[in-house]
Amino acid sequence: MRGRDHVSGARPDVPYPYAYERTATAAEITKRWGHLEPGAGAPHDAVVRVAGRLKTVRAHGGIAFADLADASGGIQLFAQKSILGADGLQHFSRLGVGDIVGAEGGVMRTRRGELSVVVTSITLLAPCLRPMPEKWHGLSDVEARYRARHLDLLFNERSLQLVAARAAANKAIRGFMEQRGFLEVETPLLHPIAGGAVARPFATHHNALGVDLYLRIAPELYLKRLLIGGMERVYELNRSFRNEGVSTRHNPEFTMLEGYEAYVDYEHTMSLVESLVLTIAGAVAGAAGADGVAGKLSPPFRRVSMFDAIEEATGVDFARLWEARDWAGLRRAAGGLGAGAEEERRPGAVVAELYETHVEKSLAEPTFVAGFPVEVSPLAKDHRTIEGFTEHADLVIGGVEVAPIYSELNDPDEQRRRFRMQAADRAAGNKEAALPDEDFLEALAYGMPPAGGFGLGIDRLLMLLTGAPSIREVILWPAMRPQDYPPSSSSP
RNA sequence: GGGUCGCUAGCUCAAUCAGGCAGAGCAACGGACUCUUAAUCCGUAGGUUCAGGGUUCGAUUCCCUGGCGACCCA
Repeated sequence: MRGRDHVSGARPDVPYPYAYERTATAAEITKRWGHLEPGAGAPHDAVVRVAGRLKTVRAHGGIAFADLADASGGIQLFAQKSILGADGLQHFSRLGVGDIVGAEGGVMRTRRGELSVVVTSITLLAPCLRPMPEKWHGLSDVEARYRARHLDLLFNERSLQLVAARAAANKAIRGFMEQRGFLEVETPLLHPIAGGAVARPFATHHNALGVDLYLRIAPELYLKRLLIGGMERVYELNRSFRNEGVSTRHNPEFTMLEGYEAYVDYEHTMSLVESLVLTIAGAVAGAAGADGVAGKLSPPFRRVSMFDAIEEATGVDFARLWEARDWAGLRRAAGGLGAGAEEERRPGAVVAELYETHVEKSLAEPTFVAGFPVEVSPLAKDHRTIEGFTEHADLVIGGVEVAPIYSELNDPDEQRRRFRMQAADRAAGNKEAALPDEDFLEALAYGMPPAGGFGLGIDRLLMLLTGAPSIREVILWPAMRPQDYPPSSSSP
Protein backbone atom coordinates (compact mmCIF):
# COMPACT_ATOMS: atom_id res chain seq x y z
CA MET A 1 0.00 0.00 0.00
CA ARG A 2 1.50 3.21 -1.16
CA GLY A 3 -0.93 5.84 -0.03
CA ARG A 4 0.08 9.42 -0.49
CA ASP A 5 3.10 9.56 1.77
CA HIS A 6 4.82 11.84 -0.68
CA VAL A 7 2.45 14.78 -0.41
CA SER A 8 3.56 16.38 2.81
CA GLY A 9 7.16 16.31 1.70
CA ALA A 10 6.20 17.83 -1.63
CA ARG A 11 4.62 20.89 -0.06
CA PRO A 12 6.70 24.05 0.08
CA ASP A 13 4.36 25.68 2.61
CA VAL A 14 3.80 24.94 6.30
CA PRO A 15 2.62 21.34 6.27
CA TYR A 16 0.15 21.58 9.13
CA PRO A 17 -1.09 25.15 9.69
CA TYR A 18 -2.51 25.98 13.10
CA ALA A 19 -5.77 27.59 12.05
CA TYR A 20 -7.66 28.89 9.08
CA GLU A 21 -9.75 32.03 9.26
CA ARG A 22 -12.98 30.83 7.73
CA THR A 23 -15.58 33.45 6.80
CA ALA A 24 -18.34 31.28 5.34
CA THR A 25 -19.66 27.75 5.38
CA ALA A 26 -20.89 25.97 2.29
CA ALA A 27 -24.48 26.37 3.43
CA GLU A 28 -24.04 30.09 4.05
CA ILE A 29 -22.67 30.59 0.56
CA THR A 30 -25.51 28.58 -0.95
CA LYS A 31 -28.03 30.63 0.97
CA ARG A 32 -26.50 33.99 0.20
CA TRP A 33 -25.56 33.43 -3.45
CA GLY A 34 -27.94 30.69 -4.52
CA HIS A 35 -29.82 33.14 -6.74
CA LEU A 36 -26.87 33.65 -9.12
CA GLU A 37 -27.59 32.69 -12.73
CA PRO A 38 -25.23 30.34 -14.60
CA GLY A 39 -22.16 32.29 -15.65
CA ALA A 40 -22.88 35.11 -13.18
CA GLY A 41 -20.59 36.09 -10.33
CA ALA A 42 -20.98 37.82 -7.01
CA PRO A 43 -19.55 41.33 -6.71
CA HIS A 44 -15.77 41.39 -6.66
CA ASP A 45 -15.57 42.47 -3.04
CA ALA A 46 -17.57 39.41 -1.96
CA VAL A 47 -14.61 37.30 -0.98
CA VAL A 48 -15.18 34.16 1.05
CA ARG A 49 -12.84 31.82 2.86
CA VAL A 50 -14.10 28.27 3.17
CA ALA A 51 -12.57 25.19 4.74
CA GLY A 52 -13.30 21.51 4.53
CA ARG A 53 -12.41 18.15 3.07
CA LEU A 54 -12.05 17.53 -0.65
CA LYS A 55 -14.42 14.85 -1.91
CA THR A 56 -13.28 14.89 -5.53
CA VAL A 57 -10.76 16.74 -7.67
CA ARG A 58 -11.17 17.14 -11.43
CA ALA A 59 -8.28 18.72 -13.29
CA HIS A 60 -8.75 19.79 -16.91
CA GLY A 61 -5.46 21.26 -17.96
CA GLY A 62 -6.02 24.99 -17.72
CA ILE A 63 -8.77 24.71 -15.10
CA ALA A 64 -9.66 22.40 -12.28
CA PHE A 65 -12.64 21.69 -10.08
CA ALA A 66 -12.89 20.21 -6.62
CA ASP A 67 -15.82 19.44 -4.35
CA LEU A 68 -15.30 20.67 -0.83
CA ALA A 69 -17.41 19.35 2.02
CA ASP A 70 -17.82 20.93 5.43
CA ALA A 71 -20.26 20.14 8.22
CA SER A 72 -22.90 22.35 6.63
CA GLY A 73 -22.82 20.76 3.19
CA GLY A 74 -20.72 21.12 0.07
CA ILE A 75 -19.48 23.75 -2.37
CA GLN A 76 -17.46 23.45 -5.56
CA LEU A 77 -14.04 25.02 -5.87
CA PHE A 78 -13.14 26.37 -9.31
CA ALA A 79 -9.47 27.01 -10.11
CA GLN A 80 -8.11 28.66 -13.23
CA LYS A 81 -4.59 29.05 -14.56
CA SER A 82 -5.43 32.63 -15.55
CA ILE A 83 -5.92 33.46 -11.86
CA LEU A 84 -3.54 31.16 -10.01
CA GLY A 85 -0.78 30.93 -12.60
CA ALA A 86 0.68 27.68 -13.86
CA ASP A 87 2.33 26.77 -10.58
CA GLY A 88 -0.72 27.65 -8.55
CA LEU A 89 -2.99 25.56 -10.72
CA GLN A 90 -0.62 22.62 -10.62
CA HIS A 91 -0.52 22.93 -6.85
CA PHE A 92 -4.32 22.87 -6.79
CA SER A 93 -4.55 19.95 -9.19
CA ARG A 94 -2.18 17.88 -7.10
CA LEU A 95 -4.48 18.08 -4.12
CA GLY A 96 -6.16 14.78 -3.58
CA VAL A 97 -9.38 13.30 -2.37
CA GLY A 98 -9.56 13.55 1.38
CA ASP A 99 -7.18 16.47 1.80
CA ILE A 100 -8.43 19.14 4.18
CA VAL A 101 -7.98 22.58 2.71
CA GLY A 102 -8.87 26.20 3.14
CA ALA A 103 -9.78 28.18 0.03
CA GLU A 104 -10.26 31.87 -0.59
CA GLY A 105 -11.98 33.47 -3.53
CA GLY A 106 -15.05 35.03 -5.10
CA VAL A 107 -18.36 33.34 -5.63
CA MET A 108 -19.89 32.52 -9.01
CA ARG A 109 -22.14 30.04 -10.70
CA THR A 110 -20.37 28.20 -13.54
CA ARG A 111 -21.77 28.05 -17.03
CA ARG A 112 -22.87 24.51 -16.26
CA GLY A 113 -24.77 25.77 -13.26
CA GLU A 114 -22.64 24.81 -10.25
CA LEU A 115 -22.27 27.41 -7.51
CA SER A 116 -18.53 27.71 -6.92
CA VAL A 117 -15.79 29.50 -5.09
CA VAL A 118 -13.41 30.90 -7.70
CA VAL A 119 -10.17 30.16 -5.93
CA THR A 120 -7.59 32.90 -5.58
CA SER A 121 -5.63 31.06 -2.90
CA ILE A 122 -5.67 27.53 -1.58
CA THR A 123 -4.05 26.24 1.61
CA LEU A 124 -3.47 22.63 2.49
CA LEU A 125 -4.44 22.36 6.16
CA ALA A 126 -4.03 18.63 6.60
CA PRO A 127 -3.24 16.11 3.87
CA CYS A 128 -5.02 12.80 3.65
CA LEU A 129 -2.18 10.30 3.59
CA ARG A 130 -4.29 7.18 3.48
CA PRO A 131 -6.40 6.16 0.51
CA MET A 132 -10.03 7.03 1.06
CA PRO A 133 -12.85 4.58 0.44
CA GLU A 134 -14.27 4.72 -3.04
CA LYS A 135 -16.30 7.82 -3.84
CA TRP A 136 -19.21 5.99 -5.41
CA HIS A 137 -19.79 2.98 -3.18
CA GLY A 138 -18.24 4.51 -0.09
CA LEU A 139 -17.75 2.36 2.96
CA SER A 140 -20.46 -0.25 3.22
CA ASP A 141 -18.84 -3.20 4.98
CA VAL A 142 -20.66 -3.27 8.30
CA GLU A 143 -17.66 -4.31 10.34
CA ALA A 144 -15.48 -1.66 8.74
CA ARG A 145 -18.15 0.96 9.43
CA TYR A 146 -18.21 0.18 13.15
CA ARG A 147 -14.45 -0.03 13.49
CA ALA A 148 -13.65 3.04 11.38
CA ARG A 149 -16.53 5.28 12.40
CA HIS A 150 -14.58 8.36 11.27
CA LEU A 151 -14.86 7.06 7.70
CA ASP A 152 -18.41 5.83 8.15
CA LEU A 153 -19.51 9.34 9.16
CA LEU A 154 -17.77 10.78 6.12
CA PHE A 155 -19.48 8.45 3.67
CA ASN A 156 -22.81 7.48 5.18
CA GLU A 157 -25.28 10.28 5.77
CA ARG A 158 -27.47 7.95 7.82
CA SER A 159 -24.75 7.40 10.39
CA LEU A 160 -24.46 11.13 10.86
CA GLN A 161 -28.22 11.41 11.21
CA LEU A 162 -28.25 8.83 13.96
CA VAL A 163 -25.65 10.79 15.89
CA ALA A 164 -27.85 13.85 15.51
CA ALA A 165 -30.86 11.83 16.62
CA ARG A 166 -29.17 10.89 19.87
CA ALA A 167 -28.14 14.48 20.49
CA ALA A 168 -31.71 15.59 19.86
CA ALA A 169 -33.01 12.94 22.25
CA ASN A 170 -30.62 13.99 24.99
CA LYS A 171 -31.56 17.62 24.56
CA ALA A 172 -35.27 16.79 24.60
CA ILE A 173 -34.83 14.71 27.75
CA ARG A 174 -33.02 17.45 29.61
CA GLY A 175 -35.57 20.03 28.51
CA PHE A 176 -38.50 17.85 29.50
CA MET A 177 -37.11 16.85 32.87
CA GLU A 178 -36.14 20.39 33.74
CA GLN A 179 -39.57 21.65 32.77
CA ARG A 180 -41.11 19.05 35.08
CA GLY A 181 -38.95 20.23 37.96
CA PHE A 182 -36.37 17.42 37.98
CA LEU A 183 -32.77 18.14 38.88
CA GLU A 184 -30.02 16.44 36.91
CA VAL A 185 -27.45 14.73 39.14
CA GLU A 186 -24.33 12.64 38.73
CA THR A 187 -23.80 9.67 41.01
CA PRO A 188 -20.85 7.29 41.28
CA LEU A 189 -19.98 5.04 38.39
CA LEU A 190 -17.64 2.94 40.52
CA HIS A 191 -19.70 0.97 43.03
CA PRO A 192 -18.49 -1.18 45.93
CA ILE A 193 -21.57 -3.35 45.29
CA ALA A 194 -23.23 -3.41 41.89
CA GLY A 195 -26.88 -2.94 42.70
CA GLY A 196 -30.10 -1.52 41.37
CA ALA A 197 -30.57 -4.06 38.63
CA VAL A 198 -30.31 -7.73 37.88
CA ALA A 199 -27.12 -8.18 35.87
CA ARG A 200 -23.49 -9.26 36.03
CA PRO A 201 -21.09 -6.37 36.56
CA PHE A 202 -17.61 -5.53 35.31
CA ALA A 203 -15.09 -5.76 38.14
CA THR A 204 -12.15 -3.47 38.69
CA HIS A 205 -9.83 -2.51 41.50
CA HIS A 206 -8.77 0.70 43.16
CA ASN A 207 -5.10 0.44 44.03
CA ALA A 208 -4.74 3.24 46.57
CA LEU A 209 -7.91 2.32 48.47
CA GLY A 210 -7.17 -1.35 48.08
CA VAL A 211 -10.78 -2.20 47.27
CA ASP A 212 -12.52 -4.06 44.53
CA LEU A 213 -15.06 -1.95 42.70
CA TYR A 214 -17.66 -2.59 40.05
CA LEU A 215 -18.82 -0.50 37.14
CA ARG A 216 -22.40 0.40 37.90
CA ILE A 217 -25.17 -1.68 36.42
CA ALA A 218 -27.66 1.05 37.36
CA PRO A 219 -27.60 4.29 39.36
CA GLU A 220 -30.82 3.42 41.19
CA LEU A 221 -29.62 2.94 44.75
CA TYR A 222 -27.74 6.24 44.76
CA LEU A 223 -30.64 8.17 43.28
CA LYS A 224 -32.91 6.77 45.99
CA ARG A 225 -30.45 7.97 48.61
CA LEU A 226 -31.03 11.44 47.16
CA LEU A 227 -34.76 11.07 47.86
CA ILE A 228 -33.85 10.17 51.43
CA GLY A 229 -31.67 13.27 51.42
CA GLY A 230 -34.64 15.49 50.72
CA MET A 231 -34.47 15.89 46.95
CA GLU A 232 -37.91 15.29 45.50
CA ARG A 233 -37.33 15.07 41.75
CA VAL A 234 -34.01 13.85 40.39
CA TYR A 235 -32.75 12.18 37.26
CA GLU A 236 -29.50 10.96 35.83
CA LEU A 237 -28.78 10.44 32.17
CA ASN A 238 -26.21 7.76 32.76
CA ARG A 239 -23.88 5.29 31.12
CA SER A 240 -24.15 1.91 32.79
CA PHE A 241 -22.34 -1.35 32.19
CA ARG A 242 -23.38 -4.99 32.12
CA ASN A 243 -20.94 -7.81 31.64
CA GLU A 244 -23.14 -9.93 29.44
CA GLY A 245 -23.52 -11.00 25.87
CA VAL A 246 -23.25 -8.74 22.86
CA SER A 247 -26.04 -8.81 20.32
CA THR A 248 -28.10 -6.58 18.07
CA ARG A 249 -29.93 -5.45 21.21
CA HIS A 250 -27.16 -5.55 23.82
CA ASN A 251 -24.00 -3.50 24.18
CA PRO A 252 -21.88 -3.84 27.33
CA GLU A 253 -22.06 -0.12 27.92
CA PHE A 254 -25.32 1.61 27.29
CA THR A 255 -27.13 4.82 28.09
CA MET A 256 -30.07 4.95 30.42
CA LEU A 257 -32.22 7.61 31.93
CA GLU A 258 -33.36 7.07 35.49
CA GLY A 259 -35.77 9.43 37.22
CA TYR A 260 -37.39 9.49 40.66
CA GLU A 261 -40.25 11.58 41.94
CA ALA A 262 -41.31 11.72 45.58
CA TYR A 263 -44.91 11.35 46.72
CA VAL A 264 -46.25 9.69 43.56
CA ASP A 265 -46.86 6.06 42.59
CA TYR A 266 -46.22 4.15 39.39
CA GLU A 267 -49.53 5.16 37.82
CA HIS A 268 -48.39 8.75 37.91
CA THR A 269 -44.93 7.83 36.65
CA MET A 270 -46.36 5.88 33.72
CA SER A 271 -48.04 9.08 32.58
CA LEU A 272 -44.77 10.96 32.98
CA VAL A 273 -42.89 8.39 30.92
CA GLU A 274 -45.59 8.46 28.25
CA SER A 275 -45.20 12.22 27.84
CA LEU A 276 -41.42 11.92 27.90
CA VAL A 277 -41.32 9.22 25.22
CA LEU A 278 -43.63 11.25 22.99
CA THR A 279 -41.41 14.30 23.48
CA ILE A 280 -38.28 12.33 22.59
CA ALA A 281 -40.01 10.79 19.57
CA GLY A 282 -40.85 14.23 18.26
CA ALA A 283 -37.28 15.43 18.65
CA VAL A 284 -35.83 12.33 17.02
CA ALA A 285 -38.23 12.48 14.09
CA GLY A 286 -37.08 16.04 13.51
CA ALA A 287 -33.42 15.07 13.53
CA ALA A 288 -33.39 11.72 11.77
CA GLY A 289 -36.62 11.45 9.86
CA ALA A 290 -39.43 9.15 10.90
CA ASP A 291 -38.02 5.91 9.60
CA GLY A 292 -38.88 3.99 12.72
CA VAL A 293 -41.86 4.54 14.95
CA ALA A 294 -40.75 8.08 15.80
CA GLY A 295 -43.58 9.72 13.91
CA LYS A 296 -46.20 7.12 14.66
CA LEU A 297 -46.62 7.13 18.43
CA SER A 298 -49.87 8.53 19.74
CA PRO A 299 -51.25 8.80 23.24
CA PRO A 300 -52.65 7.38 25.34
CA PHE A 301 -50.49 4.27 25.56
CA ARG A 302 -52.45 1.17 26.46
CA ARG A 303 -52.23 -0.15 30.03
CA VAL A 304 -52.78 -3.80 30.74
CA SER A 305 -52.11 -6.14 33.66
CA MET A 306 -49.56 -8.89 33.17
CA PHE A 307 -52.19 -11.57 33.70
CA ASP A 308 -54.51 -10.02 31.13
CA ALA A 309 -51.64 -9.70 28.67
CA ILE A 310 -50.73 -13.35 29.15
CA GLU A 311 -54.34 -14.41 28.74
CA GLU A 312 -54.62 -12.41 25.52
CA ALA A 313 -51.55 -14.15 24.14
CA THR A 314 -52.21 -17.68 25.39
CA GLY A 315 -55.91 -17.91 26.19
CA VAL A 316 -55.10 -19.16 29.68
CA ASP A 317 -56.50 -17.32 32.72
CA PHE A 318 -53.50 -17.39 35.03
CA ALA A 319 -55.06 -14.71 37.24
CA ARG A 320 -57.68 -17.20 38.40
CA LEU A 321 -55.06 -19.88 39.13
CA TRP A 322 -52.97 -17.31 40.97
CA GLU A 323 -55.82 -16.04 43.13
CA ALA A 324 -56.81 -19.61 43.95
CA ARG A 325 -53.18 -20.40 44.86
CA ASP A 326 -53.53 -23.35 42.50
CA TRP A 327 -49.78 -23.79 41.98
CA ALA A 328 -50.13 -27.29 40.58
CA GLY A 329 -52.67 -26.07 38.04
CA LEU A 330 -50.49 -23.09 37.24
CA ARG A 331 -47.42 -25.28 36.65
CA ARG A 332 -49.44 -27.64 34.51
CA ALA A 333 -50.78 -24.81 32.34
CA ALA A 334 -47.35 -23.17 32.11
CA GLY A 335 -45.67 -26.46 31.25
CA GLY A 336 -48.20 -26.88 28.45
CA LEU A 337 -46.98 -23.55 27.08
CA GLY A 338 -43.36 -24.65 27.13
CA ALA A 339 -42.31 -22.83 30.29
CA GLY A 340 -40.01 -24.43 32.82
CA ALA A 341 -42.50 -25.38 35.53
CA GLU A 342 -40.46 -27.61 37.81
CA GLU A 343 -41.63 -28.05 41.39
CA GLU A 344 -38.74 -26.04 42.87
CA ARG A 345 -39.38 -22.97 40.74
CA ARG A 346 -41.42 -20.31 42.41
CA PRO A 347 -44.77 -19.62 40.73
CA GLY A 348 -43.85 -15.97 40.22
CA ALA A 349 -40.74 -16.92 38.28
CA VAL A 350 -42.86 -19.16 36.08
CA VAL A 351 -45.31 -16.35 35.35
CA ALA A 352 -42.44 -13.99 34.56
CA GLU A 353 -41.06 -16.50 32.08
CA LEU A 354 -44.45 -16.88 30.42
CA TYR A 355 -44.63 -13.15 30.01
CA GLU A 356 -41.16 -12.92 28.51
CA THR A 357 -41.60 -15.81 26.10
CA HIS A 358 -45.22 -15.39 25.06
CA VAL A 359 -46.18 -11.76 25.46
CA GLU A 360 -43.41 -9.22 25.26
CA LYS A 361 -42.41 -9.76 21.63
CA SER A 362 -46.00 -9.56 20.43
CA LEU A 363 -46.72 -6.13 21.91
CA ALA A 364 -46.20 -3.89 18.91
CA GLU A 365 -48.18 -0.84 20.03
CA PRO A 366 -46.84 1.11 23.02
CA THR A 367 -48.14 -0.74 26.07
CA PHE A 368 -47.63 -0.50 29.81
CA VAL A 369 -47.70 -3.98 31.27
CA ALA A 370 -48.42 -3.49 34.98
CA GLY A 371 -47.77 -5.85 37.87
CA PHE A 372 -44.67 -8.07 37.94
CA PRO A 373 -43.97 -11.05 40.20
CA VAL A 374 -41.90 -10.14 43.23
CA GLU A 375 -39.18 -12.58 42.12
CA VAL A 376 -38.11 -10.32 39.26
CA SER A 377 -38.71 -6.97 40.98
CA PRO A 378 -36.66 -6.82 44.17
CA LEU A 379 -36.85 -3.03 44.44
CA ALA A 380 -40.55 -2.34 43.85
CA LYS A 381 -43.38 -2.01 46.38
CA ASP A 382 -45.83 -4.85 46.86
CA HIS A 383 -48.81 -4.69 44.56
CA ARG A 384 -51.83 -3.18 46.29
CA THR A 385 -54.21 -5.98 45.29
CA ILE A 386 -52.27 -8.94 43.90
CA GLU A 387 -50.32 -10.87 46.50
CA GLY A 388 -46.84 -11.89 45.40
CA PHE A 389 -46.78 -9.14 42.79
CA THR A 390 -45.20 -5.71 42.78
CA GLU A 391 -46.08 -2.33 41.40
CA HIS A 392 -43.63 -2.69 38.56
CA ALA A 393 -44.73 -1.88 35.03
CA ASP A 394 -42.84 -2.20 31.78
CA LEU A 395 -43.35 0.06 28.82
CA VAL A 396 -43.07 -2.14 25.74
CA ILE A 397 -42.89 -0.73 22.22
CA GLY A 398 -42.44 -2.82 19.12
CA GLY A 399 -41.98 -5.93 21.23
CA VAL A 400 -39.03 -4.43 23.09
CA GLU A 401 -38.88 -3.48 26.76
CA VAL A 402 -38.14 0.22 26.77
CA ALA A 403 -38.79 1.37 30.33
CA PRO A 404 -39.43 -0.23 33.70
CA ILE A 405 -41.53 1.87 36.08
CA TYR A 406 -41.96 1.31 39.81
CA SER A 407 -43.73 2.34 42.90
CA GLU A 408 -40.43 2.35 44.74
CA LEU A 409 -40.02 0.07 47.71
CA ASN A 410 -39.31 2.21 50.79
CA ASP A 411 -39.85 -0.27 53.63
CA PRO A 412 -36.35 -1.24 54.80
CA ASP A 413 -37.50 -4.49 56.41
CA GLU A 414 -39.27 -5.60 53.26
CA GLN A 415 -36.26 -4.49 51.23
CA ARG A 416 -34.08 -6.71 53.40
CA ARG A 417 -36.41 -9.66 52.81
CA ARG A 418 -36.20 -9.03 49.06
CA PHE A 419 -32.42 -9.03 49.18
CA ARG A 420 -32.54 -12.33 51.09
CA MET A 421 -34.82 -13.79 48.46
CA GLN A 422 -32.33 -12.74 45.79
CA ALA A 423 -29.47 -14.19 47.81
CA ALA A 424 -31.26 -17.53 47.91
CA ASP A 425 -31.71 -17.28 44.19
CA ARG A 426 -28.01 -16.56 43.78
CA ALA A 427 -27.14 -19.55 45.97
CA ALA A 428 -29.29 -21.60 43.65
CA GLY A 429 -27.01 -20.63 40.81
CA ASN A 430 -28.47 -17.42 39.39
CA LYS A 431 -25.35 -15.25 39.04
CA GLU A 432 -27.46 -12.28 38.06
CA ALA A 433 -29.43 -12.14 41.29
CA ALA A 434 -29.13 -8.88 43.22
CA LEU A 435 -26.63 -8.53 46.04
CA PRO A 436 -27.68 -7.14 49.44
CA ASP A 437 -26.45 -3.59 49.99
CA GLU A 438 -26.23 -2.89 53.72
CA ASP A 439 -25.33 0.74 53.19
CA PHE A 440 -28.46 1.24 51.18
CA LEU A 441 -30.60 -0.56 53.76
CA GLU A 442 -29.24 1.66 56.49
CA ALA A 443 -30.02 4.76 54.44
CA LEU A 444 -33.55 3.47 53.80
CA ALA A 445 -34.06 3.13 57.56
CA TYR A 446 -33.97 6.93 57.83
CA GLY A 447 -37.13 7.02 55.76
CA MET A 448 -37.57 7.46 52.02
CA PRO A 449 -40.73 9.16 50.85
CA PRO A 450 -43.10 7.11 48.69
CA ALA A 451 -41.93 7.64 45.14
CA GLY A 452 -42.41 6.68 41.54
CA GLY A 453 -39.30 5.85 39.55
CA PHE A 454 -38.43 4.80 36.03
CA GLY A 455 -35.57 3.75 33.85
CA LEU A 456 -35.51 4.42 30.13
CA GLY A 457 -33.10 2.57 27.85
CA ILE A 458 -31.99 5.28 25.48
CA ASP A 459 -30.18 3.07 22.98
CA ARG A 460 -33.12 0.74 22.45
CA LEU A 461 -35.51 3.65 22.32
CA LEU A 462 -33.38 5.24 19.60
CA MET A 463 -33.38 1.96 17.68
CA LEU A 464 -37.14 1.86 17.77
CA LEU A 465 -37.63 5.48 16.92
CA THR A 466 -35.20 5.48 14.01
CA GLY A 467 -35.81 1.95 12.77
CA ALA A 468 -32.15 1.02 13.31
CA PRO A 469 -31.78 -2.76 12.93
CA SER A 470 -29.00 -3.04 15.49
CA ILE A 471 -28.00 -1.25 18.69
CA ARG A 472 -24.57 -0.86 17.05
CA GLU A 473 -26.07 1.63 14.63
CA VAL A 474 -27.03 4.04 17.41
CA ILE A 475 -23.79 3.69 19.40
CA LEU A 476 -20.80 5.44 17.85
CA TRP A 477 -18.27 2.81 18.87
CA PRO A 478 -20.07 -0.40 19.74
CA ALA A 479 -18.13 -3.11 21.53
CA MET A 480 -16.10 -5.19 19.08
CA ARG A 481 -13.43 -7.79 19.51
CA PRO A 482 -9.99 -6.31 18.82
CA GLN A 483 -9.01 -7.04 15.27
CA ASP A 484 -5.75 -8.90 14.71
CA TYR A 485 -4.92 -8.77 18.37
CA PRO A 486 -2.81 -10.38 19.48
CA PRO A 487 -1.08 -10.11 16.09
CA SER A 488 -1.51 -13.43 14.38
CA SER A 489 1.60 -15.49 14.93
CA SER A 490 1.18 -19.23 14.74
CA SER A 491 -1.76 -21.53 14.90
CA PRO A 492 -2.46 -23.63 17.98
C1' G B 1 -24.52 -21.04 23.52
C1' G B 2 -26.51 -23.21 18.49
C1' G B 3 -27.25 -22.65 13.15
C1' U B 4 -26.43 -20.22 8.38
C1' C B 5 -23.49 -16.96 5.54
C1' G B 6 -19.19 -13.97 4.70
C1' C B 7 -13.68 -12.49 4.76
C1' U B 8 -9.68 -11.60 -2.47
C1' A B 9 -5.58 -4.54 -3.86
C1' G B 10 -6.96 1.38 0.37
C1' C B 11 -12.60 0.92 -1.12
C1' U B 12 -16.66 -1.71 -4.07
C1' C B 13 -16.54 -6.30 -6.27
C1' A B 14 -15.06 -10.61 -10.11
C1' A B 15 -12.45 -15.35 -10.45
C1' U B 16 -14.51 -20.40 -6.21
C1' C B 17 -19.89 -24.04 -8.67
C1' A B 18 -16.40 -27.99 -12.02
C1' G B 19 -8.58 -26.98 -8.59
C1' G B 20 -4.71 -24.85 -13.81
C1' C B 21 -0.72 -17.60 -14.89
C1' A B 22 -5.36 -13.53 -9.12
C1' G B 23 -8.66 -9.52 -12.33
C1' A B 24 -11.93 -4.93 -13.01
C1' G B 25 -13.77 -0.10 -11.54
C1' C B 26 -12.67 3.76 -8.22
C1' A B 27 -8.51 5.69 -5.26
C1' A B 28 -2.82 6.43 -5.88
C1' C B 29 1.37 7.77 -9.24
C1' G B 30 3.21 9.90 -14.43
C1' G B 31 1.20 12.36 -18.81
C1' A B 32 -2.79 15.05 -22.15
C1' C B 33 -6.88 18.36 -21.73
C1' U B 34 -9.75 26.02 -19.93
C1' C B 35 -17.01 24.57 -17.56
C1' U B 36 -16.25 19.69 -14.94
C1' U B 37 -19.41 17.44 -11.26
C1' A B 38 -19.01 8.99 -10.76
C1' A B 39 -15.10 14.15 -15.95
C1' U B 40 -12.58 11.78 -20.17
C1' C B 41 -8.19 9.67 -22.61
C1' C B 42 -2.98 7.27 -22.50
C1' G B 43 0.46 4.96 -19.22
C1' U B 44 2.59 2.98 -14.27
C1' A B 45 2.46 0.70 -9.80
C1' G B 46 -0.36 -1.84 -6.16
C1' G B 47 -1.85 -8.90 -3.34
C1' U B 48 0.51 -13.10 3.37
C1' U B 49 -6.72 -14.22 -1.46
C1' C B 50 -8.20 -13.64 7.32
C1' A B 51 -4.39 -17.28 9.77
C1' G B 52 -2.37 -22.19 10.29
C1' G B 53 -2.45 -27.19 8.77
C1' G B 54 -3.99 -31.16 5.25
C1' U B 55 -5.15 -33.40 0.23
C1' U B 56 -2.90 -32.60 -4.69
C1' C B 57 2.00 -32.33 -9.82
C1' G B 58 -0.65 -27.74 -8.69
C1' A B 59 -5.24 -24.65 -3.72
C1' U B 60 -8.38 -17.99 -3.55
C1' U B 61 -11.07 -22.64 -5.00
C1' C B 62 -11.56 -29.02 -1.75
C1' C B 63 -10.96 -30.78 3.73
C1' C B 64 -9.73 -29.65 9.08
C1' U B 65 -8.67 -26.18 13.08
C1' G B 66 -8.64 -21.28 14.62
C1' G B 67 -9.71 -15.71 14.10
C1' C B 68 -13.10 -11.66 12.99
C1' G B 69 -17.90 -10.17 11.43
C1' A B 70 -23.20 -10.32 9.69
C1' C B 71 -27.94 -12.55 10.15
C1' C B 72 -31.33 -15.97 12.53
C1' C B 73 -32.48 -18.82 16.91
C1' A B 74 -32.12 -19.64 22.44
